[in-house]
Amino acid sequence: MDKRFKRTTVTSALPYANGPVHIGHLAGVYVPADIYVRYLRLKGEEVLFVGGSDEHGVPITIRAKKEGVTPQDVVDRFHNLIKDSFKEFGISFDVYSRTTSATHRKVASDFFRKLYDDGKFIEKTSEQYYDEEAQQFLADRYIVGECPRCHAEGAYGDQCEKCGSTLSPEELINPVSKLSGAKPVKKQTSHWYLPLDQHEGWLREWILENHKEWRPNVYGQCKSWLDLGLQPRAVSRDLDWGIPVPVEGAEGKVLYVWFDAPIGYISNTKELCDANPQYGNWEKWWKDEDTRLVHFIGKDNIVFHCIVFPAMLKAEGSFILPDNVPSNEFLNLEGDKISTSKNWAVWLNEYLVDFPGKQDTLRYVLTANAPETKDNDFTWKDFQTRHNSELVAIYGNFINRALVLTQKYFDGCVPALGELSDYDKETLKEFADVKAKMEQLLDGFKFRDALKEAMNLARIGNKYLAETEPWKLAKTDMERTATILHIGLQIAANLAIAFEPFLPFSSERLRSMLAMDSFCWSQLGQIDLLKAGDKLGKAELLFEKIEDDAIDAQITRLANIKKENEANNWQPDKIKPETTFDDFMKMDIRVGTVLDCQKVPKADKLLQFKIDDGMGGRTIVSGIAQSYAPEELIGQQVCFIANFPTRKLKGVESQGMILLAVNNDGKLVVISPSKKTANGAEVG
RNA sequence: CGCGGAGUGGAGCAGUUGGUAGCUCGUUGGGCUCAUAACCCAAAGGUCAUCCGUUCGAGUCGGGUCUCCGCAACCA
Repeated sequence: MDKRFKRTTVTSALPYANGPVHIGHLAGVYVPADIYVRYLRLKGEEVLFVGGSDEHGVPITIRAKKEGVTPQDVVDRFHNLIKDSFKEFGISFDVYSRTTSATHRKVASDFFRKLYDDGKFIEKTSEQYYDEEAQQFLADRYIVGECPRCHAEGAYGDQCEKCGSTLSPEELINPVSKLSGAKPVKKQTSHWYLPLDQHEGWLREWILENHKEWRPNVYGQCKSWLDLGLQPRAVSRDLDWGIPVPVEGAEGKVLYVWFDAPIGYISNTKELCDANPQYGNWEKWWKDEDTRLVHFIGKDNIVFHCIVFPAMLKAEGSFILPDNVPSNEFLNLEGDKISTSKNWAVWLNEYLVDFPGKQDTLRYVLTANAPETKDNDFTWKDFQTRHNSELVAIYGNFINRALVLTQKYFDGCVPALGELSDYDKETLKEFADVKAKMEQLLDGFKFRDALKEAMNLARIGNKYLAETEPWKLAKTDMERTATILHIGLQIAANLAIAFEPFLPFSSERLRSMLAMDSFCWSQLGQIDLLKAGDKLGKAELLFEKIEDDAIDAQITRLANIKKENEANNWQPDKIKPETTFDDFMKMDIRVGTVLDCQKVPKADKLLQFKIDDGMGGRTIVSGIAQSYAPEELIGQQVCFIANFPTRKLKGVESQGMILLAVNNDGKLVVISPSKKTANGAEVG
């Protein structure tokens, strides 16, 4: 793909306006996208950076209902919070709008209508579960019931978490709506589908043949999907929150959120261009073959942006397709997966309060440890170390040394460059190479390595000062000292350019300290950025150390969240429908003692028990291996249902079911009699 | 055996087309003292998860096994 493009349209995944954004979002999408965009701008290229909030979909309506407010209230709140966070972190969007805007409503609606008129959809009627009380159709995830396989309660419409089997809502025994608790009824509904299967041919060629340069994780996931065969995908839903399907007789139906959201990139571009003529006609950013389209996303979005959205664009007919979709893997936090619902995250809005003015530090750490090829871990200890021993000790310290020395010996003015020694020339050559290296890395979306190169420039500077020792020469040879500090300051000026895409705030401060009036990428590697005799600006520390107590506070905070969550987030399940004493009496529950217990081979959750039931013993298999070690239970008494039909689990005959409580941390707890009871005693 | 990604010195990560295993932090020793106890130099530390295979040669290619993560399922 050596095609020369005239301009670049960069999009970053639309955050879902159902909560604030956290470091995972920043590391995965927004920081890399921003680095790329700033780099292109610094090179003087024509680039547009599009972002916005994704504000439709079922989860937002659920949240609104729970809080007793309207969906619009929810998205207004989070849209503004998210937008502010991005602004504070210097994510330099040209436009950050939202999918509830009037422009988007029209663009998405027109887009749908065009595909509809051109016959690009198929219409299908199917029966789906409907909650009459909540008056809406239910997504698979919002239907719970008894698992037809393991008969555990609380299985979801798509999967049973107890036995792990994949289900469809129709299979559930006694399905219940999670929204209202009502029994859902089947109701006919018709929807439009995008027949992805019909797009498979060109998608295969386009991705598998023409885009082998995509990151392995992206390419691999696409290949896997294509090899499995694509299925038609519904583009509409029965819901009252979203963009109405612009077709006669489609009342009560809206565009499915995945269809509506990516069009947001386009509508936000249009909104910007219509209001600001200097950006030109919006269509040039989306329909001109000379425009390069790049989507920054997280790995969960690969399929949408590589397969589904391109299929939509192709079906519409007049749009360009993405040239690359750099996707990052996930960032973990202190060893655990970041989770919005578990509050296991570092929220950007909270970080800004706890570490004011340290946006660049987070940008730095998230880039230096970006999950570019695999999931990586964010720890506060690492955050502190990177800040203190890299930003402060290498970069900040070098700047400080150069400025302090200049202040001391030359009264804060750039000294004149004299004759160059061989060592000077060697150093200059070394840092002149940095530009080409960084360009190659940035063009290839290798931001972590590019950042390392920038930092290397500061190392070169420190080494140069250590080797030339201007503080010694100042006693004997002022002319030589002048040359050395001149070079040192030029390196500092270069750092301001090299770091600008990564650390825009510190770069700006550095430029002001050096009194640089202009800067651009092409100057990188040159030594005429500062003129001899120019007066430098006021010197101050570029970064200040982060002390242990600030870090300890964060670690303590997370530890507390972990504890509180387990208790707070948990609620007892709803009471099941009424039953009778007679039904209960049909159960024969007995006490027994565990004689032996071992893991069932090739099963994650199963333990095999040998129970003394006072009647010659029996074998019971129970799915509690994730809560108990086998030896833990030997000798203990348990209660079990004794009159279930036997059942083979992983090839082992199980003669009953051990009674367990499900604790609020998800762990299972065996029910035992409170004092020693005869084996075989009846429970009732 | 649903699909994808990953397992590399104490920690966190790189390793493009197969050719003596790198980076940052940490550790140890030395140097310097302009600098935010910062900087510079040097050293120690790895059977590249494991087994088998292809090859003159494998972290890199192929296959088996084990482990972790993600997707499938509203989360970057």
